Amino acid sequence: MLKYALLGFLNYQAMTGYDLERLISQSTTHFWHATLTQVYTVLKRLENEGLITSQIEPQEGRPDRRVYEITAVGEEDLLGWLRRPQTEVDAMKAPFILRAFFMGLIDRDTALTHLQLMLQVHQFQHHTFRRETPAAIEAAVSTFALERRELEAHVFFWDATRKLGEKYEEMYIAWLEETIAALKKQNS
Amino acid sequence: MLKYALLGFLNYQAMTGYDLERLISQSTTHFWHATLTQVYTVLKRLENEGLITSQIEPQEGRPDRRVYEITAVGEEDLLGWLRRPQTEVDAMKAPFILRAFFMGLIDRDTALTHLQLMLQVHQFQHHTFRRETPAAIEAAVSTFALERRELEAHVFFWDATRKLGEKYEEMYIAWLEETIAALKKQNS
DNA sequence: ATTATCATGTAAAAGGTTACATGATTTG
DNA sequence: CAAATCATGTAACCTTTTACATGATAAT
Repeated sequence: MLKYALLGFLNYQAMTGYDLERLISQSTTHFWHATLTQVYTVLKRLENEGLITSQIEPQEGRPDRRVYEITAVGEEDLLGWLRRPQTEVDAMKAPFILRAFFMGLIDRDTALTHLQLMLQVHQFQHHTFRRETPAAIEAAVSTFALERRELEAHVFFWDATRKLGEKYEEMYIAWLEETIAALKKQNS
Repeated sequence: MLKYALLGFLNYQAMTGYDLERLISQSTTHFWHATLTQVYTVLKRLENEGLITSQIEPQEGRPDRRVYEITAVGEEDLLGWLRRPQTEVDAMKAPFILRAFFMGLIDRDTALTHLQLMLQVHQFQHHTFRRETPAAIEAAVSTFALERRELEAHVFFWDATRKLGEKYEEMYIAWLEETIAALKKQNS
């Protein structure tokens, strides 16, 4: 699946694994993330499958850059994926909620501390989405050579997905606050 | 990580892999899911590690039941996990949002159709959380032998996590509706 | 008659994480 | 002077998914 994140970005512009990881961590990380290691291994696989090609750009004083470019086959694959309708809900894996589900097992004060810590973490995350992500996306993406018409359509969806991250954090924070309040009130 | 879902449920009561899968699909599926295959393999691993033990209950006309029970070591592991504070946000993997991020690449009408389909799917999901999950949890859990005091604490968190699922769906639906409306208005 | 439920698993492949290895340049 | 950034990757391991295999009973 990381496959399509990589093809998607390479479709805008040729770049290295290092560049791709940075882009991902600045733009899609709240709904799709990847480590550098994984980016490098998947890129290699995609090249073997003929969806991308690479060229080495020699550098001095640091490792040569391996710049990847999407092929016609890769572009078709990407478009096919985007056109295919999806009928299933995305399956979630949220370790903290799993913990919360079983928190009746531990004492109330420890549970409260866990919830309050998570509240802080999500407040920070929310701040990031509001204040930093928009600028980060704009900066990262300003180098892409897109026509004005195309750009408009892309910006619409980049911004829409960023907004979802923001709304998600707001919902999560509200839930944590309510749950903390309710837990404090709970019996003796 | 499925490990802890299994230990958590086995801590309430001894049961089979089949039972566990059903319980998971009825209660934790919106933040943690698993296939039957995975449940069986992880149970086997946990038994090798000494966190659970199993006994075979012979049956006629259908395969014998292998009933798993948590050990003292398993319980300590579970409690240790629950007591450990978590400082990272849960990492998300939401394929549909990844698609949405790149939807500027395909024509507007196809994108609209995708969003509208996902809206239907999430409306159904929301309905499930509101109408079916509470009863399903109660039914599944009514067989657990818990003291009234304990039960209260557990019910609090079961219900809290279910509410998060409900809130999540409401947020997601609102986002889809806004995004659909905005996309319809967009340019020509 | 067909589908769903109960009940177990194995084997192979795919996807993802963690630890290791290297090293110059730039910024604070 | 220390930390971050740029830039590549391999090896081992862990986790998860998909496909396969079996078969009786109960419900529609």
